[in-house]
Amino acid sequence: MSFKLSPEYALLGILMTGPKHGYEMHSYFSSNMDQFWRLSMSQIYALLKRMEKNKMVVSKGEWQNNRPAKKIFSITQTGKEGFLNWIYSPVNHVRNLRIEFMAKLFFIKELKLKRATDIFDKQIEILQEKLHLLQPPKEKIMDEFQKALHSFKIAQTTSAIEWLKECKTFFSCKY
Amino acid sequence: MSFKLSPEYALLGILMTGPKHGYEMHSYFSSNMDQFWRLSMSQIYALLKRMEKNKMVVSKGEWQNNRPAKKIFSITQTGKEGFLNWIYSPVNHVRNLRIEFMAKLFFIKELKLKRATDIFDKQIEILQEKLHLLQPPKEKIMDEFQKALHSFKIAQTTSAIEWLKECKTFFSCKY
DNA sequence: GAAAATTATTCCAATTTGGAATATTCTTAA
DNA sequence: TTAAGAATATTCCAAATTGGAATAATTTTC
Repeated sequence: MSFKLSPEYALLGILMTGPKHGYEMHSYFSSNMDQFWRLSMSQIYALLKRMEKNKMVVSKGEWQNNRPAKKIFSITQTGKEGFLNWIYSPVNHVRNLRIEFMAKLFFIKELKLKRATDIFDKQIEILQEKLHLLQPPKEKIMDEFQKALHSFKIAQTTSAIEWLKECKTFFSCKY
Repeated sequence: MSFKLSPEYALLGILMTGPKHGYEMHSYFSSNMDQFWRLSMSQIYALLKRMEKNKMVVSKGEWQNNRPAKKIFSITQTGKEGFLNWIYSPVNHVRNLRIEFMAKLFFIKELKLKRATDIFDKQIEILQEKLHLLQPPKEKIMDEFQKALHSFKIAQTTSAIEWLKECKTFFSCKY
């Protein structure tokens, strides 16, 4: 399945709010994003490990009385750039819109990002292109299965575009 | 992520059309379902191996001149029952509708299954329940992020229900 | 006071993923 | 006609993902 999500950017988004240890990031994630994105504790640690290897984050151990030691992660400049690139790039698959675009909306709000309308406009644009490519059915003979598939793609894309336009109105008042 | 797909049922569906070897199943899958569901060759073989262990399929080696030997898989009675149970059960997550329901539609057509309206009705029913649970916003204070999330869920669910109703009309003429 | 939850990270094993490898034959393009 | 690329079929391979459990101590709940 080539529709892979990019959870590392969600974690980078969390670290944009300040350094945190893995457990804390899991709590933050669960509290704020669990409705549409699930990440287990071990996933988060596995991701952080890989991200540190890729120089997106750095970590520093911190001793703690009466509690296990913490490993505090901070975002690097590379990580910041990667995150900003991600958030200002459109989501390519409607299937992932629910998860990735919702995460982006969350960080727009949380980080009080400027240029939020850019994010909406680009996303609307790419979806309208997709819709355009879908529209001309070429009048070719389609069985009921092909009709259903075609119809589904159009319906979901149209619905997503309308939703984006709606959201843009109430996000634009603020960002 | 708890929205796991069930590719083994798609493979069972293919074997409902008759015994096939893995490579042939991959071709069949690619030709017919690649637009919405991707399975690699190694995934197919890994799945078949597990399915054989679970008694959903059996295999028989077949020697071949001038070509690598084949391993022909056939569906068992257990496999048939599992497949029929799957196809007549609703998809629980809107996110997976695109993939799993489309696969079901494909097999309805390919296997000329009866009672197709049951499949549609049950799917519409469960989505309308979800919609109902979403609808009362309790008038509680929502920030723009919660508004967006709520609005998205409603939009995509509504769109899916409408699409299902539309599909039902042209599938019902035949099955 | 006892049991359960919390704090934090690592360990663990099974599954999934995305190819490559294998060896031969067939097909295509120059 | 020849060389390169594709096809045939299955298994191998290593990294990534997944869904917990383990660890040991403290704090919270009943």
